[in-house]
Amino acid sequence: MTEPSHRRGKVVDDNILRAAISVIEESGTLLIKVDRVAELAGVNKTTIYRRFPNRDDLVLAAILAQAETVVPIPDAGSLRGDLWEIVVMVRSTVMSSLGRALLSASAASPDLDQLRPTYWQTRFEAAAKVIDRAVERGECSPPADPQLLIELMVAPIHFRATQVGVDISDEFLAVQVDRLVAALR
Amino acid sequence: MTEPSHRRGKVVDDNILRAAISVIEESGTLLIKVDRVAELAGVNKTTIYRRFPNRDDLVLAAILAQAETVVPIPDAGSLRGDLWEIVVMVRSTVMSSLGRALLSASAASPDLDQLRPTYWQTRFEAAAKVIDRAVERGECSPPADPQLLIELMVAPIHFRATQVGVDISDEFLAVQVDRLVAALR
DNA sequence: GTTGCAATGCAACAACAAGTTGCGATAGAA
DNA sequence: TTCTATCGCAACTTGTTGTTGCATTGCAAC
Repeated sequence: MTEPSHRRGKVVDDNILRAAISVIEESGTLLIKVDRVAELAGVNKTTIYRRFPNRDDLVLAAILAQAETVVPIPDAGSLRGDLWEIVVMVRSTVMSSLGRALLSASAASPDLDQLRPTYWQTRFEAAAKVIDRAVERGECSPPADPQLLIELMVAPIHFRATQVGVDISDEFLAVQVDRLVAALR
Repeated sequence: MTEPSHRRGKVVDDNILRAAISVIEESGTLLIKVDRVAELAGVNKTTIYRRFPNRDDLVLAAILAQAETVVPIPDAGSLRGDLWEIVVMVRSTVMSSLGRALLSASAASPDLDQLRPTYWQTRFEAAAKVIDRAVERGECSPPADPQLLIELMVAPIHFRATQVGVDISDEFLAVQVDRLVAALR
């Protein structure tokens, strides 16, 4: 039999949050089983409930901790190159188990529902800078609403992944990039 | 006290399915409570489980029965008019409680997940006829993939409603229509 | 009208997961 | 070594899905 760990403090925190992410990934939903998280974290269920009032708060904290990773702003040198990197990132996110759980769930809690808008807002702001730089380089004229253009480029990718249920080809991604580039003339 | 109904046959079926839809609407999720359906249908929980092996099958049957309503194909006389009607229909669906439950839930069962692709496929086919008619009228030249154009028009509406969390203005709808019309030249 | 059967109601039950509680055990610092 | 906050643990409550056995009742055939 394995010994109970009885570890404490920050290590336990990190283990719990990482375990929660793992469970979301392996189950593909935000409605995870707390017992499973406790098992993966090597921690008793009570310890989790001493830190988080309920499951939704645990999930929220886990996702927020995970989202601390800085949103990368591509810099491939050209507008097309930057947009391509964005579009590929969106595809891999939307196809991933964690991404699908976060982005296609109608969450039970308002806090979790709030997560989606802020998630995209952050990324739209980052992606819009790619357009700003293209303008500075003289590749195109400044658009009225850069973030809207990004939104219109990303929407078909998300839609196809979550609704139409067709896998997303490179050609489909290229179409979205082309449409944005065309809109900038 | 109210008397137990003891009604039978098709009436009971209809009551159960309509009650299920009501509960989905009032709860905004596909994870409805069977007891609540029984209450609304004026039927014992056992009666429901005698017809449907489990909750997911009940939800599936309720949605399929509801979806029997024919998908209307607009005929406003002009391409723009038809597209506008489509786009308004999509908005009202995506904003409705039933629509949100169906289209933004990561369902528990594969059958319910299958529902989304067929839902959209049906509507894409219907909407594509609007483009066909426009071609016949000589309003535009025949596109390579009409359904793809519809998909690209609808995607931003769905995306904004379910992800960005911003309410969808008439102007936003008009932009989507304009983009499709522009793509047909 | 009477009879018989299938459909329904009903209450109790099992299984499972969220969340709680009281107490005993232990790590880590004083 | 001692003290205390943290952790493990087992047992519990609550809510929901799904099941079961039996009593009731609607309805059709006779």
